[in-house]
Amino acid sequence: MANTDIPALFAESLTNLKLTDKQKAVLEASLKLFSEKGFDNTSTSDIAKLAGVSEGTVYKQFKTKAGILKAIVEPFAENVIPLAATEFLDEVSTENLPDFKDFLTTVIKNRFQFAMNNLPQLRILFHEAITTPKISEKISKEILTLLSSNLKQAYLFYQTKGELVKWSPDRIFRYMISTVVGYVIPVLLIPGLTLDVDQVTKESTEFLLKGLSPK
Amino acid sequence: MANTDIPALFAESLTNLKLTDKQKAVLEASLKLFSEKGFDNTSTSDIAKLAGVSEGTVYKQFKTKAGILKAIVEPFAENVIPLAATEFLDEVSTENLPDFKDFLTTVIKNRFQFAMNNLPQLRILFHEAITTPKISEKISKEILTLLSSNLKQAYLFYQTKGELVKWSPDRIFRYMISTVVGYVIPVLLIPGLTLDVDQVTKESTEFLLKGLSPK
Amino acid sequence: MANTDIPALFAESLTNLKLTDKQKAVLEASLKLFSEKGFDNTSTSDIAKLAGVSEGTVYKQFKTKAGILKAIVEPFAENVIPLAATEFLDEVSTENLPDFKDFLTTVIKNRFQFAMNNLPQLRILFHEAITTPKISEKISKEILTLLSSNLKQAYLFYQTKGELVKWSPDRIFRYMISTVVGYVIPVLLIPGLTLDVDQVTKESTEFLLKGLSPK
Amino acid sequence: MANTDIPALFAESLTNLKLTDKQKAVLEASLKLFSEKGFDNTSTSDIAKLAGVSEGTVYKQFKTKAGILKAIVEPFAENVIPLAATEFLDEVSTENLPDFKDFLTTVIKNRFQFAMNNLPQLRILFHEAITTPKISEKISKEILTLLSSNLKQAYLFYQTKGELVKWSPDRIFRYMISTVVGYVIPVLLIPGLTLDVDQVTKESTEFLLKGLSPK
DNA sequence: GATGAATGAGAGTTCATTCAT
DNA sequence: AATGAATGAACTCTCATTCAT
Repeated sequence: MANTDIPALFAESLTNLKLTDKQKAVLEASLKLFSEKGFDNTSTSDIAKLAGVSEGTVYKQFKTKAGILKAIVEPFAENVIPLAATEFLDEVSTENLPDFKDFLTTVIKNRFQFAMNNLPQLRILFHEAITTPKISEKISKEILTLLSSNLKQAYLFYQTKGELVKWSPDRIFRYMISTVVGYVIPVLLIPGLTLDVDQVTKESTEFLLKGLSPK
Repeated sequence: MANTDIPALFAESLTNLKLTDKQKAVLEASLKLFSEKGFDNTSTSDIAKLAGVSEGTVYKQFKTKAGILKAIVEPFAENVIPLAATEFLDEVSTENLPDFKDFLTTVIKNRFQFAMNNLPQLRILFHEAITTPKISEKISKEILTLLSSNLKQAYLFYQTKGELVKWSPDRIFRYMISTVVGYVIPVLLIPGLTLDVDQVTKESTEFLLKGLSPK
Repeated sequence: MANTDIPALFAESLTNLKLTDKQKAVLEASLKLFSEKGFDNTSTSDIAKLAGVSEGTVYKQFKTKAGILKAIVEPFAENVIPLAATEFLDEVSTENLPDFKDFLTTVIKNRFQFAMNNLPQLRILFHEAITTPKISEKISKEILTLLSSNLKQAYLFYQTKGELVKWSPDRIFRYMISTVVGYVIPVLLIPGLTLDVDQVTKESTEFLLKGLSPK
Repeated sequence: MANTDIPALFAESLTNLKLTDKQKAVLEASLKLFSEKGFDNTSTSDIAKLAGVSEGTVYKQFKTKAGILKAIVEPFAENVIPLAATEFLDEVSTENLPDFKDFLTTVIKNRFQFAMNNLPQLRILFHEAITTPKISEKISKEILTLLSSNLKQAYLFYQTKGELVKWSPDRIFRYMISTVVGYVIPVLLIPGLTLDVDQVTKESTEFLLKGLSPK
């Protein structure tokens, strides 16, 4: 399965905004600083310095400091996540994985790779989600609705085949997410920590297979 | 089993600090504001106003704004959590729950109640953990070491009895935490959301029992 | 007739605000700079420097730069002007000037002195009135209503005596104001220009007496 | 008498500057914005937006923001006012109005119409006159010198005829101006207010005729 | 111990102006 | 001639912190 190239999608969405090189540099510097120090502990002067531009340039395109955050978070939340998810789900269904085990392995591995490829954005999202309830509400609903509705059919397929416990899609999805997130959060929190994607995929799948088996 | 009264423990640790009523009011106001708006978006003037004291008083005991955060987070992280955990584990072991199912139910329910009783503190911890790597590192290590070492014996007990899969304590603990956290995080993020502790305890236990059964 | 001591009234209204010496210095510096350079061309840094305080002090009491303007203009517009007018009109009516000529002389002289004593405030009022329509509307209505309603009785008295043309109070008042303002505006506009109050009072009265005589 | 078409004169002076359409649009946008919000509260970006041009274009012809103000105020102050005044006085003298009453009516009506036709410019002039003493000094002297010297002959004519009090031309002129301005200022200050030119002309003339009559 | 006026460094933001295209 | 991205100085305002009372 061709792994979705999230950074490429992000870069593409930047290109669509018709930003100049300097303005892209502002976004890149902001992404780095926000994810490292948090939004509040990053000054626009820091951003300008790291991006190698004047403070005025920072405001030319993004109007306010919050506008920079929006420019980073929104395409990620509104376009990149769903896009990646849709693409990925298309692949899953087209491949028509016959075994639930293969399905689980594919999905879990994909999500681990997505997380590893987008640590800075996830860090920012994670951080802002607490301070700004709207963001978290929107994102969580979006992801939940999208994923669960698309996954529903897959779940039903495996439930009918007798390979998956007959719980609600929400509940099944929650345990899948929880298990993945349980491995990812320490990586988000402790700098330098990494993940052996293949290993954790194997472990997670083994646990979930048992937890989600019928009977 | 008598449920651990965390707020009482917290209040007790406050009493030990020999704070005046005004200084306690400062801590309470800070707890409320930090958990609602985050540390950075709370000014010392906000705190003074809510606590009904002068700005000078805020600084009399706590020296700096970070000192207030420390005074809230440290007793929670260093004393309250371990204390509660130890107390709770003592109860568990002394009661010598014969069934793994009963053990799981007891542990899970206790953790859900702990979370529900300490939402403001968890929100602050959650928030600061990302900005301040040291905090998260310290806390995660502390919790992991402490809990897993104490739980090890219990795990071994049930593994020997043939009721628990023979994975490492860390791995077993991770899935237990993940499953609980998977229910708690939405409550942390979306204001107004609550949890039916009995219901989620039943669901989580059902899932974990299967996922952690041998074979 | 004891001339109303406007500066004393202003100082008194300052005292009532319970301002510290530094905060009074801020108001005084602002009054000077606003009247000299205009509100927009005066920076809060300018004010702080002239007042010999930090910029923070400027904001401690007045919250915003516009707040300083308000603190200068409002007591002047809402308290000082009406107060002075009422006091002055009381004196007029109690003295019961028998001749319209004496009445005119008294009123005109008082207004000239009021203007000369409050040039800085008038300059600011004049300046802001154009940019902020609300101010001018409020002030003009206030002055007009107050003065014309109080003057009405006096006008009627002299009209009955056959010393004053039987026009509407508004119209009579307008010509009185215009004539005074016609002498004052050049003083407001051209720095260094002063007024010989006795001389202009004599001239204005001579003109108005003829213009307002009944045929 | 043909009423002087000030806007036409202004447009003509614009044409003489050999401005492109875009540059004229800049001037027109500036005139509107300066008179509405004041010079300081109008940004060059505002002007560019309203004029539908780039910010660079704003600076091509006018070098600085103050240059735009100059381009609006100077032709008005140096050319348009005197030009209109001269033209108007020519008409007055050539028509050789026999009665002082007719003369007054003609002059007053003309000035009211001039004011009504040029409210935006007057607003700007009024506003800037306070902040920039030079402007007001220059304009006031210019108008005074020009008008009073030209009017002198007319005044002398009516004084000799016994229709006008034998005061200095300056003093007579001041009362004429004051009376007109007394009606115009409220219109400048309170948006939406208008003037019935015929009515105020009649009122003003009636008052001035009496005030300026000999004896 | 408590107050709150005062501080000053630094934050976010605006804007007149320049200049390569 | 026209554009608009880029600049950087200056502005208004915030806030953690200090200290005389």
